[in-house]
Amino acid sequence: MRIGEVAKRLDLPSSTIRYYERQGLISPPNRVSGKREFSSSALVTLRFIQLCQAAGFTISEIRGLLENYVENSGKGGLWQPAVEAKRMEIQKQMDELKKVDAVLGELMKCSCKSIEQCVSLALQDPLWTVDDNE
Amino acid sequence: MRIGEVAKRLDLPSSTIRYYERQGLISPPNRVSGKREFSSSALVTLRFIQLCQAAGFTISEIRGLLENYVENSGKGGLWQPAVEAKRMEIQKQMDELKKVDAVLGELMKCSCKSIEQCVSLALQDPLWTVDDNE
DNA sequence: CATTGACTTAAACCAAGGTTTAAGTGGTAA
DNA sequence: TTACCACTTAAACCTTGGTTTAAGTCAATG
Repeated sequence: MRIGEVAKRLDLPSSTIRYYERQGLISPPNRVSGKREFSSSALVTLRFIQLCQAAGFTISEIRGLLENYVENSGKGGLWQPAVEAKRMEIQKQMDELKKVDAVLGELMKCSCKSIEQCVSLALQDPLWTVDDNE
Repeated sequence: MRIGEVAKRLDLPSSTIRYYERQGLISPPNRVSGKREFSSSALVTLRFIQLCQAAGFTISEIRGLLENYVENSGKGGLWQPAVEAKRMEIQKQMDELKKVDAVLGELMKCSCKSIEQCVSLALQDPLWTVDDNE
């Protein structure tokens, strides 16, 4: 299928798909009279890229993941440590989000007069508290 | 305390703190012989900003949160809908992260010969599957 | 055969979120 | 006094992740 079709299916501008190709995220597809002809496997890779982006990976991180996946490396290749590292980051990111959510939840419940006082109360977490010596 | 002290405590470059001031995230502190003198409440606000940033809020979103927090608006002010909206986004973001983590977990277990095949298996999720007509 | 619509390119442009630079000021320590 | 260090400014610069533009190509349709 051609780029417009891919774009429609993934709800992604064609320009972005070309950009990903320039950035080495997807391998240059075959051409039919100058036009890119995508296989469904390219579609799968692009979905994977979308998913990774949604999770906050940068372009070069995603390129790293895709590059490190060499033949039969599913178990034990360069892929594995890279993926494990990413999973750790994801975990950290989720913890961060939970923390923010908790703070915002506290903020919703309270009726302080100033944002500083309010946030101060909401930040009653050893990780976030700060000595008060002006 | 002066900007260098704040920077050290929050592990944040001074230039970034000045940048936040320019962007209206923190109110301009008093000056002592030209130099910024921060109170601990500014520190609290800065921590809150860090927390929000860690959670992926943009500068203008954070400004919005801080601006909407007017006197006694803790309950029922403009703050509340804004915060609720953010909490929904956080929830969505966490779901996204969980999904990516699940996909990466699948990738770790399998031994496919090509990344496309492997990712294809890992994406066996109604939300992410794609028709295979080339 | 002319037009239309989807494609092609390289290069310019954009916003976000800072960082760096250049030139100067203020208080302190030798 | 001289030197140093932390601070000040405005403005220029940087990276990321694209988007937009201008000019051209291709296949099908009227």
